[in-house]
Amino acid sequence: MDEFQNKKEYENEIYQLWLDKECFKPKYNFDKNFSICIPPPNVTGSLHMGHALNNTIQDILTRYHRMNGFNTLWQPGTDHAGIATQMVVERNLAEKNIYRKDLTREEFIEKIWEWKEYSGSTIINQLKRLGSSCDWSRERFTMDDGLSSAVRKVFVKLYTEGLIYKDQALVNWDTKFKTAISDLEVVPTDVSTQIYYIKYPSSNSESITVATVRPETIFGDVAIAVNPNDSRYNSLKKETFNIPLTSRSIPLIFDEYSDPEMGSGAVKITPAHDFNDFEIGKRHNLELLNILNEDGSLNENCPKEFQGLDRFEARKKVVHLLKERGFLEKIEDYKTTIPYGDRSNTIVEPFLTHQWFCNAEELAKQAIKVVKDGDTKFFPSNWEKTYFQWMENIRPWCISRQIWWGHQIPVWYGPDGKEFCAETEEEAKNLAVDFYKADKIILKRDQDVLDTWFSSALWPFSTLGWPNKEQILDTFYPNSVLVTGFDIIFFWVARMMMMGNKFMSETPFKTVYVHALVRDEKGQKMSKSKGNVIDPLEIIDKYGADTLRFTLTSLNTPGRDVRLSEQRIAGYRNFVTKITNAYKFAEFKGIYPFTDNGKVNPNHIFNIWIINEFQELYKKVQENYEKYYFHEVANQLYHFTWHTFCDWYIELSKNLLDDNQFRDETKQTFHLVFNSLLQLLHPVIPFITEKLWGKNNKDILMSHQWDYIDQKTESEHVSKTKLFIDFIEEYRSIEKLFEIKKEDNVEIFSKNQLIQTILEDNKKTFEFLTRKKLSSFHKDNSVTLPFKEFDFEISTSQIDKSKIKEKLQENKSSLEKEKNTIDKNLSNENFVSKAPKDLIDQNKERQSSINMELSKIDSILINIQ
RNA sequence: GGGCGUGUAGCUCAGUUGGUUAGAGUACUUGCUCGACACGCAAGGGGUCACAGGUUCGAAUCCUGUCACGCCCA
Repeated sequence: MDEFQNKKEYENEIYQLWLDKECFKPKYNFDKNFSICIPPPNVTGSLHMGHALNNTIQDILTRYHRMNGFNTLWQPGTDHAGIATQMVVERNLAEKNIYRKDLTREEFIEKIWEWKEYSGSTIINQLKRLGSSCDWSRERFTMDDGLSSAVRKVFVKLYTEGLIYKDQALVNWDTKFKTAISDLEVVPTDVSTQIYYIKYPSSNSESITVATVRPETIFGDVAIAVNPNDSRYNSLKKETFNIPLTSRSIPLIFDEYSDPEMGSGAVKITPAHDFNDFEIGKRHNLELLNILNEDGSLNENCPKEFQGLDRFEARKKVVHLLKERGFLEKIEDYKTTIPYGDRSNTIVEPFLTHQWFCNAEELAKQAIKVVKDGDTKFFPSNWEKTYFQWMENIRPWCISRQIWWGHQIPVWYGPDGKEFCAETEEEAKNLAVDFYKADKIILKRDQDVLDTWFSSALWPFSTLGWPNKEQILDTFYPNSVLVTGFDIIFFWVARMMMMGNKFMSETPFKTVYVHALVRDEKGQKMSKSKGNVIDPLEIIDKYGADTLRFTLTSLNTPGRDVRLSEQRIAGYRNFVTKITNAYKFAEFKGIYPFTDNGKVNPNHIFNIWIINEFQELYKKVQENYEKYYFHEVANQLYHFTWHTFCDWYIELSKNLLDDNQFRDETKQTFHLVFNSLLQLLHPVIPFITEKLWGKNNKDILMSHQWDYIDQKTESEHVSKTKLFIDFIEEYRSIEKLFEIKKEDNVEIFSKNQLIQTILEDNKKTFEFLTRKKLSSFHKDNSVTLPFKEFDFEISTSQIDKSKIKEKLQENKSSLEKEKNTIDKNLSNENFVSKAPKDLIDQNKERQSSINMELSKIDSILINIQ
């Protein structure tokens, strides 16, 4: 087993080397800065394929800029992830029969910190396995002291400006966690259910029928609404209606919201339990009648026999009694959308509570403007539309959560409920003392914590030391790029844009790079329940991090999901192997260890050619790195490495390396090109490139600046090599087609003087690559095959004449087809007058060469017959 | 209902301002242990660019419509 087999071992060694040499830290000695802040993963999370893609892209960007003269920071850290973490810890404690309700808040939070200490480094270590070149000395956590003080400062400032306020409103209520959750954490789910038609009797014994999917909410009804244009109900204007199973009566109101076409045209209005009804309630000044407790059971506003019953139990009982007492007209099957909590997976209730809100509409204004002005650009740019759509219709952001894990809201209440908002309790007390003009005031702190995204929104600057003014903040804010999945544009990007622009008066990032989801090979979302999850760590163990990174990079085309299959991964593992084999060849031939002086001035056309090919690759690759076309970068590197360098240059170099005249320049050229190639490959596959680099260089590749091979390459020499390669390829095709065996004694000659010279100049290489003899003159027994400009003369009698004829006919008809289009073009006045001159010239050139080829073929065809 | 996107070889996908005969990888077929590599080498077959119109000298590419699929928002 050689040293390249055990990827896990050498990848760990290389990573340790980078750490030891402090390669990840910014150097502060350049005038160009580049920065990225990591989308902080959940502190108790573990790496999935989405992370792998996200961080591979960030690492490519970071390493690319680091190797191209930028002072570079990739700022790492983790997120405390409020509900998610609290849930995990509660579940763990429950296994030990410890329950949150039995602990004090302080004790419970203590338990979470313990868990954080225990599991928080998991994902960080996994990011390291991937090769992430973050500056770990700067690792931050959203609950750190510094970041927490940033949160308090922001809260107080927004509160003071009136942009944060407390309000009674309907929120999405999670009855399992007994907290408000955001709109974005609600998953609307299509379900098949029943709709119940309930009769509400009026005082004059006429009744009105109302349809609902939530019959238990009748206890919260405060009106029945019909459309003002619905003539059926004119006569009932002054009536009141009795809610079945209760003694309460409610009025009929008229509101455009009721659709006369739907059912009976009448709807029940329950303002405390439905978002639409809440709005109607406001318009008509209706009472807000809450019928639920925090856990989803019915409260004291319901009839005695229902109080304390869970909402679903209550529903059954209501339906049963309605039926029994004749209020139920009918039940129909019904398809509707029901909101589920994404963490609790229980049905979310619209619930009336007091919550803290942030005036997102106001903050959005500037966040919209900077994108309109181009200060922040999205890549791909079509995500800007999505961003605008969300931002322009943004609603008040409910920022309070009724859980324990998170940043507790910095608001204290006086004995009379008066709010004192301050960064510390001491300041709050001072405010209270001033206000009450009394010495001893007992304040009670608000029990709620802030939405996790509130602290994440500050991430691009809080991690750089804000509110302290540190040099690093000046240097690296705004961030150059944010790399993120589209699924959190609303959750996160929008909020960072709001807060960054508000508090730094500068947009948080110049570019937002949005990448796609990683799916399985069938295009399905990976999920544990489907069992189609590909674990990045298993892949890294099996194939190496380089392989995983290269695969994700080449599959990551902008605006398209990544479909990952293990077969594809294996293909790229082969690529990594190919590179190491190329290195082994070089070592075997004494190219390594060997020191080039960074310059060669080769004379041989093969060496000149490979330098030229490399120069072209360099330009293309750099262009594509700049354009975020990483899939193109990967594919160009793949193609050059495998097909240009390994398939051709290595083969062409073999004889030169045995040739006294060219040995040294070939070694130098090989060495230079291979080293430079390692540099271009490094951002994508950092481990193997660093390892191979280390074989022969004293410095660290990841800190090395890219070298362009700045050398003139005569196009004449380059095209000679291309002709040589083409000739061999064409010969190999012919050989196969005519079933020339390898042991057949065949000699080859070209009537084309230029080509024959190139062949003779490289006789040994030619004979090595074709396993056939090069003849220096025309032989009488030879067969002539005038393909392209090659004019093959193959001396053998073994070729079947009819086969030659067939092949020539085939070539002829394809040439004629091409000739037709060209002739048509060139005789078209419009084409000649409108097409670019280059294209016309090309056409003319091609036309004459086709004509020549055709006449050659014709003359041979005549001779064969 | 509104928005975004996708449809190209058996499969997964490139094809960035329209321009010779539409390219990769993979799978498939055939032949190869020649001194880097069988995770390999060489040669090959395979496409009505979803469909219908239009613009243009010229369309996979631009425009309109149709169909199919996916995602987001309401």
